[in-house]
Amino acid sequence: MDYKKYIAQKIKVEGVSEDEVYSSIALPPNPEMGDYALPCFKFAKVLRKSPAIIAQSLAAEYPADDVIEKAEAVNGYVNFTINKLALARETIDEALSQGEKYGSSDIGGGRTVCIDYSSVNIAKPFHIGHLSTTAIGSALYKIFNFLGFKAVGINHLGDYGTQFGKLICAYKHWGNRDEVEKGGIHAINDLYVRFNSEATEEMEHEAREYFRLIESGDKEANELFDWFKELTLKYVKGIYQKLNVQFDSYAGERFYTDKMQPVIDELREKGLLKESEGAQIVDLEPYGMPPCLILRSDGASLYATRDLAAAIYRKKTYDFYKCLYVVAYQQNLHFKQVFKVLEIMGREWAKDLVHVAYGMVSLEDGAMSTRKGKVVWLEDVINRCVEKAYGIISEKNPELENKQDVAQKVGIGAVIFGALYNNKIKDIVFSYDKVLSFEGETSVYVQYTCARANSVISKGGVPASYAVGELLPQEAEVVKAIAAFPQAVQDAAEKYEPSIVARYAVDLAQKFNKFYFDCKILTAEGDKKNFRLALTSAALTALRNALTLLGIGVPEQM
RNA sequence: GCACCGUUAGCUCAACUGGAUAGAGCGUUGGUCUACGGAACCAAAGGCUAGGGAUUCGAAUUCCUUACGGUGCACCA
Repeated sequence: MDYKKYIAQKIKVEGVSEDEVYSSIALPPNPEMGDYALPCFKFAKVLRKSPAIIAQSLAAEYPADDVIEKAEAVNGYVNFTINKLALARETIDEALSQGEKYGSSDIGGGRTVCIDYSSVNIAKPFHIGHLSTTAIGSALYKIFNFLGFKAVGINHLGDYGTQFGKLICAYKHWGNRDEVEKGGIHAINDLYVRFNSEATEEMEHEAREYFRLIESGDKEANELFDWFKELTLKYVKGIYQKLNVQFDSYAGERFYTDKMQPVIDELREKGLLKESEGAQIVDLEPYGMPPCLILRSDGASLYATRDLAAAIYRKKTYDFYKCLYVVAYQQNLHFKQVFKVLEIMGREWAKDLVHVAYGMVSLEDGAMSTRKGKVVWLEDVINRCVEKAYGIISEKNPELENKQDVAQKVGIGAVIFGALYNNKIKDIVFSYDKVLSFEGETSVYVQYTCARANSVISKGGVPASYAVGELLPQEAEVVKAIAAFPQAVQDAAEKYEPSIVARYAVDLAQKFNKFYFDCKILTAEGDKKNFRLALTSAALTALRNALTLLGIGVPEQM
């Protein structure tokens, strides 16, 4: 229930709208003061009275009931205390009855949200630089579906460009089928890296020719390309499975090859296309941006051309409500330009395109560089995390069944969580020490909390009924945190910020652990036992749902 | 040079979008082991929110400015 709204409806201030009251309501700095607070300072001018006096009269006039049990004036604020007993009952009942749907909603109303994420390049293995887009996009995918939207996950494959001519050239000179079959994507990548360091002028020329052959439908060139693509997809799908990531479409750049001409024609018809230095551009000077390149001077299309075609195609195919591009902030200008071009083409839905930008990943000794071999492969990170988790499990819980399975959930969870815990715009300096740290604000902490809760419940069961008595502060904090879950999910969607859910999970886990430490559950007296079991189960539900939205598994035991 | 982004405790980060005493984790120091799982809990120390202006009842949050760091700016994607 929306307590702010409930309060706002009952507050009448002359010359101030209910909405204004609603948006003024804040949270007190500590729970002893109350659960919501209305600062009265801005009303002082309208009412020509001091904030303290206004707060006093608002508090005195406020009709307390069984939802808000107290309103009191302190220092120009009106502090409201909600009835925790009612909140506890409502929250726990909701969490227990909705189970894995707790926190979901139908605010999406079935509207479609396209999410372009991960978008791997053919022939390039997954390194930690690809993790952010994958983890953030995947979490948004799950979050939007959870809120009643229809999410469409799109892997906009990087499968177009002269680099594939280079790749084929390198293969023809140095590669052979067995080696590539055996070495998979890393073998392909090695060929590409070798080309970049060893290719002669002559080979560069050959590479351009091979790319042209791919384009013109040459059989051999396309067979090779398709083979590389197949190997790449097989490889990345293995990683996606580990990371619990799904896509509805793998339509990459090449898919738009035959969809660009209509866009170019339209630009020309609308008089937006201009020649400049031999190239065809859309002038964005009036909007304070450099021009958007549409065709090179040799007539070839560019990145932006394909993105224009892709956006139009997606609108036509999915009729999206929003279309998100989960791409690093280096592309800020590119997307600003593409969105602007669509806008001046008269596509009013250009406003529904959103660049969900995130920060860069670098290594402790500087930027990653595939060529110099300064890369951290994602598989290695996953393996090391899983190994470490396995080691700890073997030490702490040697009797545990499915140790390998649990180690996967814990280790991979740590990798994903590391990419999701902070504001997405922040740059990340990758370090093994950090991902391998399983203490404090981590997914492992949350998973451990779940395992504990689960253990209590397997011993005490979930009570069929329970009575709510006077609450201790530790219990009340857990109740409030559980109740905050649906809003946290909505905030995360609104801001395209999965870290809100990640932080929520840690916050609830901290509160639960404090409750767990201070309050006996199984040996509690009288009504308390059933209540605490129910509370534990509700907290577990919220924790589990939060981790699931992030794509992180929740082991029963660990 | 221009544009955008960032700067909060020793380190990594929060702060409900302008509210009360700026909070966590890691690290440090000291506690909690007859436990429903110690991958936990408690406490202490640690801050002029990069510097300077402005706006107002009130600023980490808005505006201007300086410094430092990052990114982008024409035929790569």
